[in-house]
Amino acid sequence: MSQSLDRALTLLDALAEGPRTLDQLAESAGVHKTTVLRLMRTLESHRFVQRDDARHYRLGTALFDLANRSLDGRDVRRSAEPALRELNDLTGHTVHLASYEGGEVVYIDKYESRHHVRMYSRIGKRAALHCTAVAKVLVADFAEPRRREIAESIDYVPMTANTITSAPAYLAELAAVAERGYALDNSEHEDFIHCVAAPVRGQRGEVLAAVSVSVPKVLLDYDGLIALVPDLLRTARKASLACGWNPDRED
Amino acid sequence: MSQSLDRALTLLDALAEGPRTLDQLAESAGVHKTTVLRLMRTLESHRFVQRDDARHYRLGTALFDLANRSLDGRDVRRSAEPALRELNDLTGHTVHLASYEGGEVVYIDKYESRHHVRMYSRIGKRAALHCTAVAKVLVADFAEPRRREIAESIDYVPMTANTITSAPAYLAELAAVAERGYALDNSEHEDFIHCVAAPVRGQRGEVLAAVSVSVPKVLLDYDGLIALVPDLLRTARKASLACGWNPDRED
DNA sequence: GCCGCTGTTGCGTTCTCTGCAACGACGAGT
DNA sequence: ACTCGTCGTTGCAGAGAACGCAACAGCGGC
Repeated sequence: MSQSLDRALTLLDALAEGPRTLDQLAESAGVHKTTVLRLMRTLESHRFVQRDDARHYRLGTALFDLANRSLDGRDVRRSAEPALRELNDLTGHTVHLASYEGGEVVYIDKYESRHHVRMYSRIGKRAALHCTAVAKVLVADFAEPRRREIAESIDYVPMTANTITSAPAYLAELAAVAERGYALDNSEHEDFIHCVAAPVRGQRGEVLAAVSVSVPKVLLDYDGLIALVPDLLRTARKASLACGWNPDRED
Repeated sequence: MSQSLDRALTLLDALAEGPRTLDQLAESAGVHKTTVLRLMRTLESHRFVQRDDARHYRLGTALFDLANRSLDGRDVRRSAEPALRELNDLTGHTVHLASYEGGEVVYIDKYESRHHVRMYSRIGKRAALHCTAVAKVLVADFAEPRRREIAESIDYVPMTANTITSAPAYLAELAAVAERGYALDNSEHEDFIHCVAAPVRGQRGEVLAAVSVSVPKVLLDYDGLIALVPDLLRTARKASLACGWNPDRED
């Protein structure tokens, strides 16, 4: 709809890969470098980009500022923090907090593993809907029609031998997750990693986010992973309480 | 330079405050709501904003994605992580990592305090040049002419009774910081908080970033703060080594 | 010192973007 | 139940902004 803005945003995306020169940017966007120069100037004036040296542009500090100011506004993140940190301290493994926003599942917080073997992820990254434990937890909270709608919109890209690859199988899995109160990712996303996730609930019992623990298989086998479930559920419960959840209220 | 882009960025800034409607945005930017609508559509297509409900827009997930992808690319942050985490575990206080970028000092990482009394800050926030320990460390690394240039450009807003309020005093402080190898913020920014900071150096001995420990005065008095310095310096040294610093090389 | 590369500027044209006004959807109030 | 008001949305036409071109400048390398 807005050409210049559209181009500018595309350029930002290109810059996320690393510092770029005017010409590189111009080529990747398919526009004249003069155009890029002017867009960059505007972006620079808002601190969305900054110049590394005379020729290289990189993403600027306004982005961090905006992103974190917005994250800061999310009550779940702040409220859940102590519980998640505790789980991270206790297990030493990577702990994630993810939420469902606008059709996608996004990691909104992360506590790094203390081990040397770690999974790669980062805040802001999108999680695949069909092969991550957090996504299963979040989607499982929806009512049947919505679940079906989502299940049918997924592109079931197989990531490992265990990846769920069909809508019926996914719906069955969601039902199981809703039933037992936590979700597993049994190396469905990456061969070397498996996860467990549980819901964090708010005042009205609705699912606000999902907590997960991700562990490399070399550190903990499947039984070991399952053994983490009680701690995970305790954490999720604690986080839910911090978010105003009332355990007595049954709905 | 680019009107539409400029407006769009201004709107993003307004959205950082919280979800807004079209009309609110239109008014705050002083443009017609039609214009806002079109910009929002473009921003939405790039996932820079998303619709909360029918009428409210909020910042979208692309921002977190970009911001963190970019942060991820910063070697200092990744390399310094284990050392900072250790310091955080050891002391239990808030640990910050900040760097100087494009004329300003920005927090690029943060490890939360374990105590209930905490300072408010966040990744992406800009630190005042004249009254924070991290800024002093970073600016103290520059050569004399640049220091002076910066010192004279600062607006010395007094934050507390201890805030440095003149360029000569600031320059003297920088000299002291460079001399002793760490910087103090003796409640110069906020009455209830004091900090110590030290430089993290890279291969050529240049200062890449500053580590700081921030402590509420109710938890630790001035002498207690000073007692943290050896741990801080040890951490900074460890982080520097991880960044390729060579202690034998003297320059 | 010359050549090539890259960022920068002035300018004229074109097409994008803007604001207006009218429409439609939704809720509140009577 | 009806109307009014509010807010998002669309079509349109004029205006001005953004675009690309071509020429210039600054820098480093062969």
